[in-house]
Amino acid sequence: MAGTEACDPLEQFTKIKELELMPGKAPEEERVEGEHGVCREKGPSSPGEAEAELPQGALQTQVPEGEAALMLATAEESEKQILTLQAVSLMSEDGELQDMGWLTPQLQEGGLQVLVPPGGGLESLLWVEDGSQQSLHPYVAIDIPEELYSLQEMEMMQFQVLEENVAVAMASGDSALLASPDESTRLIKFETGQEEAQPPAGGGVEENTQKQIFFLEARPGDEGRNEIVLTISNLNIAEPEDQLASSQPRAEENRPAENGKETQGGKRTFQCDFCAFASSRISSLNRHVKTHTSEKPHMCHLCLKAFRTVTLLRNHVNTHTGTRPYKCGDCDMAFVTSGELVRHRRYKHTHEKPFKCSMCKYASVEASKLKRHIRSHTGERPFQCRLCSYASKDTYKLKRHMRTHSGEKPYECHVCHARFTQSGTMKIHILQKHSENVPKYQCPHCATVIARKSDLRVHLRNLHTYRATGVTCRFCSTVFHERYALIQHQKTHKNEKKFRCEHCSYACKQERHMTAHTRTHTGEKPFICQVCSKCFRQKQLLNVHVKKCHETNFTPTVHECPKCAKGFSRWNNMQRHSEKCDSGQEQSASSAKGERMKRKKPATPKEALKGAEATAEEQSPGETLPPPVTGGEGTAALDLGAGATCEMILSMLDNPEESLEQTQTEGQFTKRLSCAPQMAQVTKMRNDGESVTGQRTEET
DNA sequence: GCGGTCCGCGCCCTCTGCTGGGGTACA
DNA sequence: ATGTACCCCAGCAGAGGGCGCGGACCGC
Repeated sequence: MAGTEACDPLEQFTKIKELELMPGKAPEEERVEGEHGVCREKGPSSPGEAEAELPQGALQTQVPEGEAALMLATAEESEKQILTLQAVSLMSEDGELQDMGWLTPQLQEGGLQVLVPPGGGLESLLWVEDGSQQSLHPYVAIDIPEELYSLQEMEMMQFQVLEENVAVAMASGDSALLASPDESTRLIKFETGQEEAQPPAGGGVEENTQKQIFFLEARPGDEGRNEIVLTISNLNIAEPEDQLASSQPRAEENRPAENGKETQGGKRTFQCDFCAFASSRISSLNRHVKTHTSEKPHMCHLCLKAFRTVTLLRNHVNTHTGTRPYKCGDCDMAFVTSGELVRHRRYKHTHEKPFKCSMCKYASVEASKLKRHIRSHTGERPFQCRLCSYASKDTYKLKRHMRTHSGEKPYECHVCHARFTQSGTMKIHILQKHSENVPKYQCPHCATVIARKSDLRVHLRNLHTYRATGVTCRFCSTVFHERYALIQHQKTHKNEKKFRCEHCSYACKQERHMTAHTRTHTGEKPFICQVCSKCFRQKQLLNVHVKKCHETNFTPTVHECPKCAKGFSRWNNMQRHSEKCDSGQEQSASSAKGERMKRKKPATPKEALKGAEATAEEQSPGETLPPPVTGGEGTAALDLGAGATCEMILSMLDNPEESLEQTQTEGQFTKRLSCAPQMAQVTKMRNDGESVTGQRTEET
């Protein structure tokens, strides 16, 4: 863990604690010296991985079956150690300590040793021995899942800390302990002596030949985590104890100069009374000590907010005044601080990303972004919704999620005033509903055009995904592995004339049509006119007869030749005549076509599309025009005229779509205007002629 | 004391993708 | 009339980019 030395001690403390408090999350921290002296980290992905990567100074128990004990891992630094304790099974141990009734985990060379009382619990005593014989690490944070021990229970525990032959004992309630007035951190003082070689069995304060003052700080862990962090501080202050009882830093009373001590190299260092900070310059220490005070003498005259330094105040005031002295040379952006400018340049111009993920290719400009990204690997979700089981990886997602509980819809469409929970939802709403030239996504495998990319994905998944289990056509035995191909194939069965006459070559698609046809061979005429008793094979023929012969207000349709105005009762007779009529064939064709165009209107977007595509076919010279339609809906309203034949009716019945297409005159009209390989534009036109999504262009 | 630099946290945004209900066409 | 299929649409969450701002450290 050489890389840790370059990092800020406090930062290191924080980071190690945070990672190791996430069992199963991040592997053993590995810090990489980055540019600008940036410390980067990666975490263990599992407890097992953490074990494998334990640094020097770490130790762990071997795990036998069935016994509970503690696993301890440390991240060592010059002045502090972080210990993480987890409940694991404990190996059986022997030796002196076992003779004393203690179980001791396996000692790793140069590491710390945790001695666990019989029974494997932490209830009565915890020993920490420095195997490396270095000076006692002034910071020992022990993280214990709160399910095992509550903070109150931990406060009642007894701890033993050994340094070489030094035993440090503390016990809650002991007279040597001085409770801190700061209840939030529960700073506790205890004493150490250098002569003790063996840990006492019962805890309590040992007799000390040379007093050392330690603080044990027991506090809850970070919010939302089940942990207790114990911090043991070695103050090394040769001052009366009563001056140390207060946890409130007092820079004037705790003269940093008096805390100076010689290091092994002979260089004098000055150590902070209240944390691990040390400096070779007393001015630095004095400046640092001020960070422990709440003194903020510099107040903003605009909002009365106070700051510790003039620089901080100036930066703050700049946020009020809008003063941004640091201007980007490559764009128009300007910032209050130089750091913001540097960060901006990395984001926008240099694209320098110093923080690189060790598990993927991700890199970020900011450490916090890498930290957030790593959660996508570890699955850590620190931000728990208080109303449901949802937990988020960052605060914003939780805040956004809370709208689902509150019903808040902060985004409003400026056109239709519809409200949305997310800006992106509103944006796509405006794009789809209120914008022109709406992008459409065309399926690469079929003609389907879909408004949203995500829906196209659903379409592809449902219709064009290969299925290992083939599906058999319901009309034949063909097997298909793609749903779209199956559907297209089954449509080919749609126009099959499955019913064939036994007596002639007649064939049709519907059984009822074959029944009617069969009567032409049997002579059966079951439909009898109630007025004149005339018999008919089909009901439609009877209806035509009744209307023509027995209804007084019946007005027969007259089909006039467009060339000579001669009238015909049957449309096909008129057509036959018209083709032979000398009065201008071109006029006839265009007139008939115009008539047809007036009659035909697509009913649905799909029909409209079919109609547009079929236009070229309809314009062929040899086309046969369909019979006129006088109005109404469906076949019952068709005025076929007296000359309508059975074949005509059957033809109409066999092509219901055609009939429908001719009778329905209103409806949505969709026409494809252009179609790129992946995107196409579609213009929708409603009944009122409003162009919904694009300009109105007539192609036909 | 001051300015530069780095850091961490918070906030907001965009892009992306999935999901399920509604409406409609169709069999 | 009814069931099914499919597109449209809003809701919602994951991931990441960018910036605001205060704090801490360090060198001058």
